[in-house]
Amino acid sequence: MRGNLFAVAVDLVVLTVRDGELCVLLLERTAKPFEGEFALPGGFVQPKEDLLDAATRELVTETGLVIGTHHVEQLASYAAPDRDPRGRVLTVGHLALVPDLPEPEAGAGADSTGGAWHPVAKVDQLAFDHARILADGVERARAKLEYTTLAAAFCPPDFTISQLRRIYEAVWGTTPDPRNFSRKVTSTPGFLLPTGAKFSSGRGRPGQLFRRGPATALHPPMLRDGDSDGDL
Amino acid sequence: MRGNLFAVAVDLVVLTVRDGELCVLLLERTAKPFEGEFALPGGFVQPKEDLLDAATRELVTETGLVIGTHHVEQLASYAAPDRDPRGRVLTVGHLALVPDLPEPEAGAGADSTGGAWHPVAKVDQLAFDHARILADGVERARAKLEYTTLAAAFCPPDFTISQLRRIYEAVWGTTPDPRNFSRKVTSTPGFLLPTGAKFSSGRGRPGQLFRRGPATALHPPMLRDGDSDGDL
DNA sequence: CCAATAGTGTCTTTGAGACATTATTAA
DNA sequence: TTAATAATGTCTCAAAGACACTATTGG
Repeated sequence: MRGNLFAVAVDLVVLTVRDGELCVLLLERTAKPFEGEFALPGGFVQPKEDLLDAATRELVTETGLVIGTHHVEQLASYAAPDRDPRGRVLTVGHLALVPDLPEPEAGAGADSTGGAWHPVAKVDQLAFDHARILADGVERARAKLEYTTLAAAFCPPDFTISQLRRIYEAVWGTTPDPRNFSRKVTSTPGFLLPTGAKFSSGRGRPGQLFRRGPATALHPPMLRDGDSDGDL
Repeated sequence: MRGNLFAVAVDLVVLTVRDGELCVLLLERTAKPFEGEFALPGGFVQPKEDLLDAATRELVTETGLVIGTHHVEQLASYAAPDRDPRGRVLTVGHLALVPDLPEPEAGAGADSTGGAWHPVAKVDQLAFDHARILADGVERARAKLEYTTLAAAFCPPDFTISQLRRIYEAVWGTTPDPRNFSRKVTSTPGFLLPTGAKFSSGRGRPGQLFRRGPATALHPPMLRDGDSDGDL
């Protein structure tokens, strides 16, 4: 084995949709490097710990969010030699998609506050290279809504088609036609399971409630309008 | 900084198409862990070296392949605590797509032979968790041919539509209809640039030569037949 | 009755999928 | 002339995109 060793961290891009906006969970740093700036939740991987385990552990520790049943996937690794002033740190970025949870309040970690939701559109600067990681995570989420059923990961267990459509609106920033959208999602076998129940969100006709089905892929995909070209 | 440090390696899934088969570049290990087994090319990241740089350097060192102008992208990181018997090693898998190059012969690394092309379908066992990394790389390549113009990365600078179609056949294991295929690729603006020249591969009518255009995305995508469902 | 939201049907257009013949070259 | 490969056009069908009205509920 060679002598060039790295500290290995995990960082999480935790996304949700709140009040029609795509939001990311950020901590405010209270310790030395980048003190006072916002950062993604994350931390160092422990001996004998795998990456996903580290990611879920850090999330609970720093924000109280139990990711348990929610969607978490690996995003990419970042290891520019100067990305952390304290030394050589490789971080494995992760992407988590969660429903609209209560404001996180739980026990702060050693070097940051407890965390809060921030609209992605208003995030300007982040500690380390976290802005890049966030951008990659958001782009991954946008792309995956096209060809997977992952939008349901942003929804509570039971949800209406309108709620699901508002996820797409928030994540993509576009507004799919309600009729075409409804046709698409209901005609994908295994995407939505009817529960029989209905849900009234205040006034107006109540919508029918669905639950996530076993399908994971959308065939053919639901394409965004201005789908970018630069993602080889 | 904590005391739990990792060695960080890069490994490469280098794919090409030879004689109509999707092939991967493998080394035979000559040193202790997994001696005599096949492995992906790769090695440890040096101090002050970024991941992509390490990947390209290792490839040249171990196999003589200059990846320079070819396509390389990060795949995923693998860090199961017991994945390397020598200690805690995180490896960042990379995917490289190259044209049908001459058999690699160059200077072998310290702990393996110079490397050779192996049909992916015939690979059964690999050192470490490299079988998993290979599987992920192959799946990524298959998926990307659907919605990008990346198939051209397997072709020489000038190529015919038939050559391009044979890439799809080899990677997907299916045979797209020549007319529909031709219609699709020629009607995607910026995918293929006519060179005016023609190319005769032995007997038969020569085909028209094209060069890669600036387009990177296929809209809408060209879907495989039995597109899998399990890739959330 | 009014305001708010859910839910639905049809037409047009685009592109995928299936299919057979002609063109060009080397042997 | 034959064998090999390249190239092309049309029909059918599936699904996307555009578009307006009716249904149900709470206030």
